[in-house]
Amino acid sequence: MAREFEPDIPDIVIRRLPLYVRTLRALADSDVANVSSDDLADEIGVTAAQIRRDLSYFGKFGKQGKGYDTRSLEQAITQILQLDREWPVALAGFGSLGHAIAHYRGFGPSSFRIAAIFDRNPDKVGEPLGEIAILSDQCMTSEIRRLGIEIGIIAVPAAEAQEVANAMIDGGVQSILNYAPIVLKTPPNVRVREIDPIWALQTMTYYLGVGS
Amino acid sequence: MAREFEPDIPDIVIRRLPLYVRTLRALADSDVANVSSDDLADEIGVTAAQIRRDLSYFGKFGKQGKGYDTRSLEQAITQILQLDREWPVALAGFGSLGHAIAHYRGFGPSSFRIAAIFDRNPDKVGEPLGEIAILSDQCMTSEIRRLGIEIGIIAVPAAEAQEVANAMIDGGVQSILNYAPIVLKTPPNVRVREIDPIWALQTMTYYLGVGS
DNA sequence: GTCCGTTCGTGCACAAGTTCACAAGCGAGT
DNA sequence: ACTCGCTTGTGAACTTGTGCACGAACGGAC
Ligand SMILES: NC(=O)c1ccc[n+]([C@@H]2O[C@H](COP(=O)([O-])OP(=O)(O)OC[C@H]3O[C@@H](n4cnc5c(N)ncnc54)[C@H](O)[C@@H]3O)[C@@H](O)[C@H]2O)c1
Ligand SMILES: NC(=O)c1ccc[n+]([C@@H]2O[C@H](COP(=O)([O-])OP(=O)(O)OC[C@H]3O[C@@H](n4cnc5c(N)ncnc54)[C@H](O)[C@@H]3O)[C@@H](O)[C@H]2O)c1
Repeated sequence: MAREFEPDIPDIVIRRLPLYVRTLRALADSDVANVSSDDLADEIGVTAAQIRRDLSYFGKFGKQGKGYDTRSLEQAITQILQLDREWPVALAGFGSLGHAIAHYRGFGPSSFRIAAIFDRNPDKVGEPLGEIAILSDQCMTSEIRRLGIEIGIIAVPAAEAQEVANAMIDGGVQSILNYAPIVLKTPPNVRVREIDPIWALQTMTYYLGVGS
Repeated sequence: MAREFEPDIPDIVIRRLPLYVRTLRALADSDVANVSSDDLADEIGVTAAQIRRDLSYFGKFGKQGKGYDTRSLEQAITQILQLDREWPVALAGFGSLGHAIAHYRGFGPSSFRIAAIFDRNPDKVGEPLGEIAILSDQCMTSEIRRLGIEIGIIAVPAAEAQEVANAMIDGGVQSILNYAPIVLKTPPNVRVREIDPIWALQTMTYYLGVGS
């Protein structure tokens, strides 16, 4: 795979790529066949130079005087991000948040499928949901390993989150989406992204109330 | 207010502060009275130098040889971030996500209170929820202005999000927490933070599947 | 009172990330 | 075939952010 020969790509670039994919997809769906870095930059809210620099880490995708072919650039980035396949995901915690995640229909159209759900509460274990059933957290490591799952979502209380993360990592998980408001301690090969609305709000109050 | 004399603080520093507050609060609750930048750094997963540098933007909070007083540092940062008060928040969209947000009990203990909820669907308008009722999106701008709300949460479909953001901003909102998968166009004095689990997952697949 | 281990706050050097600016390439029009 | 307007890809300059390393300060031990 080509990716192995491009080892030094900054993480911050990788984080922007999904935004490019999303925007290009929207443009392509609106029958916009070509787009310049300038137009794309306007749409996304970054500079044109940044888009060109980001893409240059992976190759040459544009044509001078013309811009980029919307659909083929979208597909190129999709491939770079390995979004051209479906990833099975393990969900830990089937409380109110876990419930919402399991029913969220945004995963379907994207490249992710909830393939296993775990909860510690015996009342919830066994409950069927679509094609799968809720399993005991006891099985987490072995079931994740059996299914070859590499992505985990943590939706348990903060006090349990580290323990759950450890079990997932033991099973082979390398990417964790963490909804619990706690910093997980993980080995360097495991990547964690936080989803924390309170944190997000707390980063904005600083700026409030000064100007009118 | 002292803040007006510290104009050049990088946003990335502000984004870390809530993490410090959260961690200091947990330590104080465990009756840890003092903490060094080294210990705190371990807990949070950043370097000690970074913590000291971040804090130095705002003043001197530590004692040499001793470290920081856990509780008073927590309170100092809480004050810097203006989290020592309660902020009323407007929620737009009372679908499945909006429902989950409105019932999420994490806002209570923090500095935020859902003070108004808006939905376009006439069936939902009027429905009572705790102390408040769902209002029509027609009233959004005026009601937000009337209540002096400066923070908005967007939980409507992507196609409606920009329009809703505009209405909020017209009412005086300066901070938006956006759950819709779209880049909002806002004036420079308005700050937006994205909550998008799919995006977060898409930034991690790049790294998967190479090493075992 | 002095010593000594600890830890802060910060000047400075380095690293990372962004933007500028321009040569080169493309294609449409004549 | 040539010109011309447009846009890419990228070296180089610049900006921003991080980490090191050390003087200064604190407090406990003796
Ligand atoms: N509800 C929200 O909108 C929201 C938003 C952001 C973050 N969060 C965070 O997400 C977490 C969960 O929130 P919630 O509202 O769903 O709580 P909840 O109490 O409704 O659900 C937690 C679930 O996790 C299960 N659980 C506990 N320990 C477990 C373990 N070791 N293994 C497997 N399952 C286990 C429990 O049985 C329960 O079903 C919390 O940390 C919360 O702060 C929630
Ligand atoms: N459900 C999730 O877990 C989740 C997670 C992340 C992001 N999102 C995103 O959040 C958004 C909402 O998701 P959902 O599942 O709640 O959808 P939903 O269809 O259940 O709810 C949308 C609600 O918004 C209301 N609405 C529509 N236009 C409006 C307007 N102009 N003003 C006020 N209200 C309006 C609708 O009446 C409806 O009640 C979507 O953009 C989705 O992609 C959802």
